[in-house]
Amino acid sequence: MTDDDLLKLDNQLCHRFYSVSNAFTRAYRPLLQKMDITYPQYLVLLTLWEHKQLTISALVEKSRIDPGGLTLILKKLEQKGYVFVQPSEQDKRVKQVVLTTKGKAAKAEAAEIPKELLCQIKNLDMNELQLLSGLIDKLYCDLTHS
Amino acid sequence: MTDDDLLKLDNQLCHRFYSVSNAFTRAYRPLLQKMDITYPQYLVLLTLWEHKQLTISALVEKSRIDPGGLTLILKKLEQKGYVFVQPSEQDKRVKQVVLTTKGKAAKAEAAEIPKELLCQIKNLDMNELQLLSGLIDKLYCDLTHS
DNA sequence: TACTTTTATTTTGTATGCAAAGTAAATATC
DNA sequence: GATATTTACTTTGCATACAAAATAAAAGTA
Repeated sequence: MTDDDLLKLDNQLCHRFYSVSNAFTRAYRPLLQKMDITYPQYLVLLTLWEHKQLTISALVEKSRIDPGGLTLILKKLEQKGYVFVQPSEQDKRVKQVVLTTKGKAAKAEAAEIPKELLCQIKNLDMNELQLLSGLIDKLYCDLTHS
Repeated sequence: MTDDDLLKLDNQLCHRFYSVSNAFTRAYRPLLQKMDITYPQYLVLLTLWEHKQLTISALVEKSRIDPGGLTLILKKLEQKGYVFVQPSEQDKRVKQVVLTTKGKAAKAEAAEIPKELLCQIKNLDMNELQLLSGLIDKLYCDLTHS
């Protein structure tokens, strides 16, 4: 591949991720509207539904949202009544993020969301989706040196 | 798969794209520093290096950056001397985005960037990268109904 | 124990991303 | 030919990303 080819947009894997990631955000928006949350806020709720209760740093690690952004997102989720945040007893630096009753109940409501989104993916079968996931995971490791 | 499984973070394709897309932005940052541009600004330059000159709407279509955001990005690139923007003669609504001498010259400097980034991707071989690209393209079509 | 260092989280400043409203110029319609 | 409509961009308001600096509390060290 020539230098010229290497710089073509169609050869940039990053651009594919850029396009699809943004497309996902747009695709989720209408599905999240009834819950009145944004896509990153949804990621936080997904993480909490799976782990019940987490420290902020654990939430950063699992959701892969950066710490600074997460602070704001948690404030929004707190305003909307989905979670509350409280300092730990033992270590006052650490804060626990906990689902409220509304936050827990929202899980049932959200169960339809992944299904509705999968309905939109008609070009890929289950095998391809799994293959895709595996490849992306390997790529993520490379990019984060983890 | 149960409703519970469907809501697990590890089963969200969107989250994989979210993680990797942001990781790409972070990975590119140090490589773009000497050119003093951000990652979206780099996408615009890539598009222009390939097509020499484009209208804003053509740039929106190819770069997949939204129109509102692109307006700002072009202002930045203009300030930095990489491009200039001029209304068309025939149709004053249409604006042409053109590379400056500095903008054209930057292409040679940027030729190393894709190589440096590919060096970081050790877990995937060329076949897997192509496979990955193809799968993502199919997904993009689904998500945008295009 | 006083001082230094580490750890957990927040704040700050800059740059998008997105939807929706706004503007201005070209086109279509009557 | 005046008005309605479409088209190409820009502006606005809100919500992240991200790096780097700032805070505050816990741990380590002399």
